[in-house]
Amino acid sequence: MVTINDIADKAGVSRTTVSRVLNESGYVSEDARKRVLRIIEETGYRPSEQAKSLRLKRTKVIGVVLPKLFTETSSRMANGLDDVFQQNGYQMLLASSNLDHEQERRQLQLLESRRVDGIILTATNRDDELLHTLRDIRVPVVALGQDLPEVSSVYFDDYHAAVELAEHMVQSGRSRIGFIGVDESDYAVGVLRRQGFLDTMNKHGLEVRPEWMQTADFTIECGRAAFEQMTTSTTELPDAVLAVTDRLAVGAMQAAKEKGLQVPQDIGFAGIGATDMSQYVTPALTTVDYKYEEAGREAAAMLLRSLKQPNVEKSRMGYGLLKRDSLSY
Amino acid sequence: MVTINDIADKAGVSRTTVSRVLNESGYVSEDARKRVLRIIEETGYRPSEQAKSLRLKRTKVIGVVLPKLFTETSSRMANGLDDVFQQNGYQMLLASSNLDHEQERRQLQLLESRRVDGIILTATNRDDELLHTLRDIRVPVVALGQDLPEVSSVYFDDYHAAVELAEHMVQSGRSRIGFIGVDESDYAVGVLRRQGFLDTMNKHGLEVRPEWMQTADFTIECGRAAFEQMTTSTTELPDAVLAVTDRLAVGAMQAAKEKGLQVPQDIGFAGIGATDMSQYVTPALTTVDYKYEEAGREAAAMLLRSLKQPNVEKSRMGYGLLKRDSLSY
DNA sequence: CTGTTAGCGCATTCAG
DNA sequence: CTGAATGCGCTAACAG
Repeated sequence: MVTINDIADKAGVSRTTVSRVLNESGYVSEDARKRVLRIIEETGYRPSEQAKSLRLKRTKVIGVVLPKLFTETSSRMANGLDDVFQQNGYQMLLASSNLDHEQERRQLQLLESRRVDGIILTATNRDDELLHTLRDIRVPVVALGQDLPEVSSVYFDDYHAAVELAEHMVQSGRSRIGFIGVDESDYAVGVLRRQGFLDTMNKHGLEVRPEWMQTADFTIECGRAAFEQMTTSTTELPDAVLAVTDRLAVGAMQAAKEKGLQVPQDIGFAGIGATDMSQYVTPALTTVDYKYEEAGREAAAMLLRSLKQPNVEKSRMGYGLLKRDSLSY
Repeated sequence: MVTINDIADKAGVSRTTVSRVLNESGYVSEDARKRVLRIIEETGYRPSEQAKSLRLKRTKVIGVVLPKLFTETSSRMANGLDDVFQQNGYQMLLASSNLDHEQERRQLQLLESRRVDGIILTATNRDDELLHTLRDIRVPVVALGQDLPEVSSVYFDDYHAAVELAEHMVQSGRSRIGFIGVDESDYAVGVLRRQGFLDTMNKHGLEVRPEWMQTADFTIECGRAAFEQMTTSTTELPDAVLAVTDRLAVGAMQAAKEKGLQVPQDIGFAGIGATDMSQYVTPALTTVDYKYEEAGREAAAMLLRSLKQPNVEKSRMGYGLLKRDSLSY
C-alpha cells in the first residue's frame, strides 16, 4: 500500500508538503502542488484514514447497535440515521446484539475500543448492567427507541400510542378486546404498550379475560400462534385484537381468516408500526405510524450535537393513528 | 483516554509487558500479570483497535456497499453477511450509494482509505467505470447480487428464474402476459429477468404487446402505476402479469383489485423475491424464493477465503418457485 | 514557501 | 522473564 512517504519521495518534497496539498492547509508553491498531485494520481494513493484518526483522535465513524440486525423497524431507523450521518461525513459501523444482553454490552465495549466518535444504541432492555456499561463508556451515546435514564434518548410515545389505539377500538364499538404483547424485558414494547392497553380497558370498565392476554415473539408466526391460544381455550371469542406490532397483528388476522372468521365483521385487528405490509394485507390493517426514519434522523442529529457539546437531551417522537379497514364495519 | 503507557506506568512495568498480557504472548511472571490485570480493571482501559490496526495492517472491518441502505432485500443479505462476519470477529462498515453510480465509486474509495480488510459490493450496475474502480482498489471485493466480470461474485440465476416463472404462468393457462420490469442499468433485474420472460414467450409463440411491457422503479406505487399504464391504452387486458419484484407485483395486483378485477380468475400475478409480504397479501403471491440470507452468508465466506488466498470465485445461488393463489384457478 | 522533529497507541524485534 | 528501541502513516508545531 503506497504511503505519504512514497509520494513525498517521488515528488521530491517532504511529507509535510504532501500533507499540505492533501488538506489544503498552509502554503504550497503551485509547482510543488502540481508535482504532488500528479504522483498521487499516478500511484492511486489513498491517505489512510486510520493513521489520520490515530493522530487526530477522531474517526468519523459512528457505532450503531441493533438488536436484530435488520428488521423492517431497524432498517427504517437506520435509513434515517444514514441520511444525516452521510451528510456530515460520518460512516456507520454495525454491531448487532442478537437480543442477547450480554453481547449487547460486549458490542458497546468493542465499539469503544474502535474509538468510534459516538454510538447509537437501539436497545431493547434497560437493565442496570446495561446502564452501568453505558456509564463506563467514554463515548457519547444516544438511545433510540427507548428512554434510558441519564442517557440522551429519542423514543416513541408507546404508552399513549397504545392508549389511543385501544380507545379507537372501543369507540368503534369493540368491547371484548384481546391483546398480543411481547416479553416485559423490552420496556417500550413489552411494558408500556401493554400498560396503555390495560389502562384504557380499565377506564371503560371492560373485562379483559386472562386467555385474551397473550405474549409472543416478534414474528408473524407467533402472532398466528397467539391467536390460536386465545381462541381455543374459550368459547367466547374476542371481537377485536390489539397486537403490539403489525407483524403480530398480520399473523393473528391470518389465523382468524383461516378459521373462517370475517374481518372486520366478526373480529377486528390493529397493530403498531405502520409497516409496508400493513397497507397491503386484506383488509388493510389499522395501525399506528411511528415515523421511524424521522426518529433516526433526530437521533443522528442529537448525537452530532453532543459531539460538539456534551449534554443529555430527550426527544419524544409523535405518531399518527391510521384507521383502516381491519377495524371498521 | 487511558493508553497502554498509563497502564505500564501504574503497574510499574514496561508497555511491552502490558502488551504481552493483553495478547497472551511470551512469558510474563504471574506477579506482573496480576498487577497489570488489576490496573486494567481499575482504569477500564480498552486497547485501541485503531492503533493496533495501524501496526498490524488489518482492521477486522469489512466494508459493505448497499444501493439503497435498507430495503427488505438488502436487509436480508446483510443479515446473512453479519452471521458469518460476526462469527469470525469482523464488523461491518456501511456505505450506501443511493443508486448513484458516481457515489458508488466514491464509497468504494472511501472504504479503501479506511483500510477495510475486504468489501462486499451490492452493486446494481456493471459500468466500465465501476469495473475500472474495482480494479484500482487494492482490497478484496466480492460482488453480491450481480455477476461482475473478473470479480468474485455471488449472484442469482435471474435469467432462469424468470424463464421458470414465465413457463409456469404459461402452463397455468395464461397466454396474454404482461411484464413490469425495471431500468436496464440494473443488469440482473433489468436485463436478465426481462430476457428470460421474452425468450419464454417467444418459445411458445405468444404475442407480447408493446403496451404490456412496462418499466418502473422499485416501489409498490410504481407497480400500481405500471398496471394502470398497461390497461388504459388497450381494450384487451392481459390475463396475467409478471413483475420483476414482489413489490411491483403487489402494487399491480392492488390496482387490479381496485379496478374490480378478480384475481386470479380474471388476471393472475407473479413476482420475484419471496418477500415477507408476498405471503400475506390476498391472494397470496406466486413468486420466486431467492434465499437472500444464504447468499449473504456465501458471499461473506467467499470474502473471508479470499482474504487468506487471493482468488476469483463465482457462485450462482439456487432458487425455488413458490406457487401460490395469485395464479392458480 | 518548505523541511525537521515529534508523537498519536500499539506490537515486535533484539538484547539482556 | 523483561525492557529499550523501532516504526506503522499521518498531522502539527516550530524553525528556517
